[in-house]
Amino acid sequence: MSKASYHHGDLSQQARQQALTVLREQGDSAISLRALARQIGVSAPALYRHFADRESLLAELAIHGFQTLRQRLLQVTQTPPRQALIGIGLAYVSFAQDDPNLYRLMFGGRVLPRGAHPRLDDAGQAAFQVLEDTVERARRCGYLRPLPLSLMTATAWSLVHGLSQLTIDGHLPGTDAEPRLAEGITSLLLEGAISPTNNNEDTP
Amino acid sequence: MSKASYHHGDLSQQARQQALTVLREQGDSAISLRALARQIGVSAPALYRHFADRESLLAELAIHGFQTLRQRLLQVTQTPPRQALIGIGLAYVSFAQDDPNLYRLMFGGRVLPRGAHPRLDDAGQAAFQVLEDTVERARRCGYLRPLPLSLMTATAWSLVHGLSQLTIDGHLPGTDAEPRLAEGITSLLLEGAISPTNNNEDTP
DNA sequence: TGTACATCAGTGAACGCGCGTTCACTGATGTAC
DNA sequence: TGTACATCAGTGAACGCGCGTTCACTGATGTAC
Repeated sequence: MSKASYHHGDLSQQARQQALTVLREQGDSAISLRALARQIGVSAPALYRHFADRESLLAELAIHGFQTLRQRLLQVTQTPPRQALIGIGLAYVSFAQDDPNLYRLMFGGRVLPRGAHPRLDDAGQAAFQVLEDTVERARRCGYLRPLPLSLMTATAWSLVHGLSQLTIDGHLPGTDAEPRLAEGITSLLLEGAISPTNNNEDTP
Repeated sequence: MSKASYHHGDLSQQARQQALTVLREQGDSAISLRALARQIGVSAPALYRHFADRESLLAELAIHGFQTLRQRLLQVTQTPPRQALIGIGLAYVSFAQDDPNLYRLMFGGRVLPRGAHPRLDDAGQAAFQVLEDTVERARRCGYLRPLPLSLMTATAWSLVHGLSQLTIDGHLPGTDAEPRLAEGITSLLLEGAISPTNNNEDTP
């Protein structure tokens, strides 16, 4: 607690915080334990008291990201089916847009491969579960067509994940430039793309 | 041409090839000019005759990737609207699954930021254009609902891109495990997720 | 309450590594006359 | 056809850098009696 104490007292938490700041500003590849220690004012080996290695620290950031995402999704799903489905889509995309580098770390694939960090896998699963629960609820009450749950969930997730990635990478306009895009896309999925006058078979 | 010549004669091409191999096997972060030169049997500075810097080489790989993707998309779009739309989705996803690390490089965002390599931006745009043209054709002939073209294209792209990313990162089963997932998802978008008996308003 | 001791959380120095890039250079190739 | 010369495409050495991680250590803290 005392400022100049030999024991830092809060190093673990402060390292996480500093890493998150660097992540946000410069991306995960800019996170180095040596630089982190320097910025905090501590020797580099000190960090190894708290993190097994660099990747474990990254994993913790990602875990925290999934927990935050889960909370934000939960907040918008206590509404009727259509609102819940659109709301969860919007919340998901805005999470990604608010914190693009964190989102990339969470879903980057290369940096934190599946299976290497069980707690990370669990956290991702828990966030995904909110989406699945919401879809299932809408389907049970007859709002959605009676298709396999896994198919509907995979579709919804693909859509919001794709939109998130494309907007944060600048391939599609973000919410600043096109505030209604995310909602339009979600609605389109719900209502279908095919013209109602022509929804049976191909013209050969 | 002679094998032991001082001038290599084909260094540029061989470097690209070797870089692509490393990319496929280990991802873009494993590509280093020094290692590449070593593997080819040439001094590292020699590569600077052919590439301005490391990032330019990566950009060339990504450009080639977009050109290949474009060709593959073009091959499946000369069919009736519904087949073309589903076909382009499947082709897109299978491209990503065939070459995940190349796909990640193309859409990674961090490594090759938009705007830094005009030829790369053009190549990406050209691939995207195939998708847009296909959607527009389907819409013009009345197969799709009369919604804004940009909305429909963004939706289609988000869906296939999201599915690609999620499968290559192991969050959703790939085509091996679930061969019909991509097709099911694409169909779902076309036909809509809402139950036809309940497609008007929310139950409050 | 005091003290011996175990444990915890730091330190500085070092290992070993590989990288991107620049420099001055040299051998090979192509071209003009 | 021969030759002088410009240009091209390589070379080896070096610069400067930062990284992850381990080691033997020391100062601070907590605990049992």
